[in-house]
Amino acid sequence: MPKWLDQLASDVRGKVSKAPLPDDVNPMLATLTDNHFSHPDWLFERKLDGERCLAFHDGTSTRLYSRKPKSLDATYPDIRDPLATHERSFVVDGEIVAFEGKTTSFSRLQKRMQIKNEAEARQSGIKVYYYVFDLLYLDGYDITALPLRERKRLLEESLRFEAPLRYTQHRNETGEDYLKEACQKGWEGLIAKDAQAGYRKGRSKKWLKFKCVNQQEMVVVGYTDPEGERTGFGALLLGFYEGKQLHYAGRVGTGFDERELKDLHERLRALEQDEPPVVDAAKAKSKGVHWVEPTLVAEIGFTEWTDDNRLRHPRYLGLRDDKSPKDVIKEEPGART
DNA sequence: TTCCGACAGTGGGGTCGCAAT
DNA sequence: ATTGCGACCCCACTATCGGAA
Repeated sequence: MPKWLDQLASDVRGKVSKAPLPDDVNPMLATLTDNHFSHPDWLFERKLDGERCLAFHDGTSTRLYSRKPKSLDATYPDIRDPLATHERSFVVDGEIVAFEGKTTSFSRLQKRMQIKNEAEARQSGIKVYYYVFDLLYLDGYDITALPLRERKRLLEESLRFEAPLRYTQHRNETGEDYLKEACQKGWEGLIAKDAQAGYRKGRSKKWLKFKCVNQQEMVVVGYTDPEGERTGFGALLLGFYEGKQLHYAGRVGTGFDERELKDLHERLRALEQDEPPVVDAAKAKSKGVHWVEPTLVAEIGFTEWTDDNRLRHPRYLGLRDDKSPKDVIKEEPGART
């Protein structure tokens, strides 16, 4: 019996069972919530903007998998190497990230993500880090039923966190204060985790996403045709003013219920015009696009502006009748909680 | 009976590779 | 040479249905 198992408190030792190294990939996923809280039984980790990765190590060789699951061995050999030097068997869960300065950059990671050749990956010049946040299996034992605190303690003790491997630190209890700090630092948000809970496959409420929200008004400059069973329209085309010029800012296609799809579509149809109201209409693909007179203002939630001046992860929150389109400009966050 | 979790379907930005234009 | 499209990454959200509470 391994030493760590012998040292486990008697009330949790029964939750550990001998098992062969698992090979199924089905990671635990967090649920998004606006209900931010602090609680002594919860811990809070930085939410990293990268690619999810599970690593399976049998004591000799290591396999990396994405969430899908697809093998990531050829993409991140520089992550696999340091894991493969360990003598113990384990399964860990974490996030692979790339940095742009001090903050993680998903767009930078994407260039690395596409590489499917080891040699090419190694000389890509895009340095990546593996932030490990959970341990599911150790030395021949399935430990997914152990409380998270125990799993994280064992994780920190059991792996050598050097070079691109990093242990994901957490803060206890104070979720709200930590989120405030996180947003000021320009992080994407936090993951709140029930410290007593076991590791479960799939979406769970034992893990919650606290995101730093961005939202602002955008001018509605057009809409697209619906597809499939969709009623009304597909997405709204959005814009903002820079001086007297209206610029295209991408689309939003979610957040509407059936009624809003129908009502908004009727209003938009009445505003339709041939000429695009934006100066950079070429950025919007023309297929199925209808331009409208820019008189409506919508409140949009999103995570960040992309390099191409579009909204990332946009969702429609409602119309703003109190705001004049001319006052809609690109607001640089200032992320709020 | 009501509520919740899982799933399907529709929508977004971005990257890359490859086929059609 | 340019454009379009699918496959993966990251997602948000609505509607529905069956089982848990």
